[in-house]
Amino acid sequence: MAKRENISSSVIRRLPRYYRFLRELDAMGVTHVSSGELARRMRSTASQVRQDLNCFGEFGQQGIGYNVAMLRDVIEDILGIKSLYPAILIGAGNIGLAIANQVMFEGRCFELIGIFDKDPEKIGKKVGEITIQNIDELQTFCENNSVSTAILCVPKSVVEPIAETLYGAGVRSFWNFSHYDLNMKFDNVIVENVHLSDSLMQLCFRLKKQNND
Amino acid sequence: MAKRENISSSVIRRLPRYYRFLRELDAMGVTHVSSGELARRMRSTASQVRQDLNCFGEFGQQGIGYNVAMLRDVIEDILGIKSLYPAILIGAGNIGLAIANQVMFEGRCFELIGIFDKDPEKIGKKVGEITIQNIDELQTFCENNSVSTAILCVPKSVVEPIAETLYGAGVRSFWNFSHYDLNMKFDNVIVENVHLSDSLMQLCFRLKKQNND
DNA sequence: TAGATTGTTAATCGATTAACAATC
DNA sequence: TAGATTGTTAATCGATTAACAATC
Repeated sequence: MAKRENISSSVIRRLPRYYRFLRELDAMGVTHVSSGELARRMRSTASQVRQDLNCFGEFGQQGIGYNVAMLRDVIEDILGIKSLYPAILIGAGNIGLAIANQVMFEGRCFELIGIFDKDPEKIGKKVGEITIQNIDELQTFCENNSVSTAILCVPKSVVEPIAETLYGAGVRSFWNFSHYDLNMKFDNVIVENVHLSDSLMQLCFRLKKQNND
Repeated sequence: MAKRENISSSVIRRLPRYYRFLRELDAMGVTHVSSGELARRMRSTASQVRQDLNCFGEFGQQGIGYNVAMLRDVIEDILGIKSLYPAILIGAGNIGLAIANQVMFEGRCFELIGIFDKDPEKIGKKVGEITIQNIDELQTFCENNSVSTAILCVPKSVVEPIAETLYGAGVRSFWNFSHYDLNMKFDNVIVENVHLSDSLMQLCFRLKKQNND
């Protein structure tokens, strides 16, 4: 599958968007799409689209374009989103539960197998099929279950000991909604950070900039 | 303040992170920091830190470094995050409420002045100080209140008419959690997209890649 | 003074865009 | 055949890194 050895991170960041557009086109019954049309949706150029896709193989046909369903499947395979890696959620607050529901609803990439919190009010309650467990059970749970990924939805101030427990139990990938820098302390971990407050600040910056112009 | 005319988007993306680290350092009582130390935290280079900061002015002292509190204030000003732009939330689902609480809790950038949903079960309920209103009231509300920013936490399928109402009422900035592409349809809008499912797919991709190596 | 560290210019690197032969 | 569109190489552009005089 992989045509080139090192795929640049900017290409990888664009893959989920290609995938979304191809799903849409497929749902609309469109069978073929040109690099130009994909570029229009990506706010990019036809050149870039062709460069991007060519990282993984030759999927188009001269004069015709790309087969939508086929390209969608190819990108699905590249991303590996048919997998269901076992994941646990740490922190059943607002964001935690929103994420849990979204992940469970998607039915892709990850399967939620546990939720943990330290709040006695929450422990024992159910979220979908899953009962919220005491965070003290985390280590035992990880020892008894194969956990690929931890979703961290707790404040930065309490992440470190939790991350140590998880790392000690062999968890090596994290979807991190806290501001704790996991890469700083742990080796060989895959971390996908989501910093909502950074996003907010950038919107703020652009508002200010516009007002000043 | 602005030393250079065109600040590159990669610099802007890094500003919130500088700000966070400076706040941390300040909280720790650190008075001065070198570009090297900032770079270590940013996973960057001293050179890049100095280039970034020099977009906005000369804030350091040779041989000494940067004054933490001063630089934090400077970046706070650049980002404009002391402002409180009036914002409304559309969609009081899981993510919507999580975001609403986070925004209100931050007390920075935006002040939530309205929440809208179409679910009769939700309408009339309170979130903090704010009563969830019927989405049908959206237009009237916008006409009677100054609304800077709309936070879109509704599914893509229902965004378009809502966005049209908002745009018609003069709303020109959006924090968009849906997959609807606002820039495609509306001119002169500031859109900050948050695509959680894209983030999830990228984590998935990296997991797959690691397993294959 | 010597060591540290800045601001800034120049060099390098990587990503994007343009161009075009190949071919459907 | 003519028009469209690909894959791919070359050219351009922009961002990152290195280097170093200035100076605290």
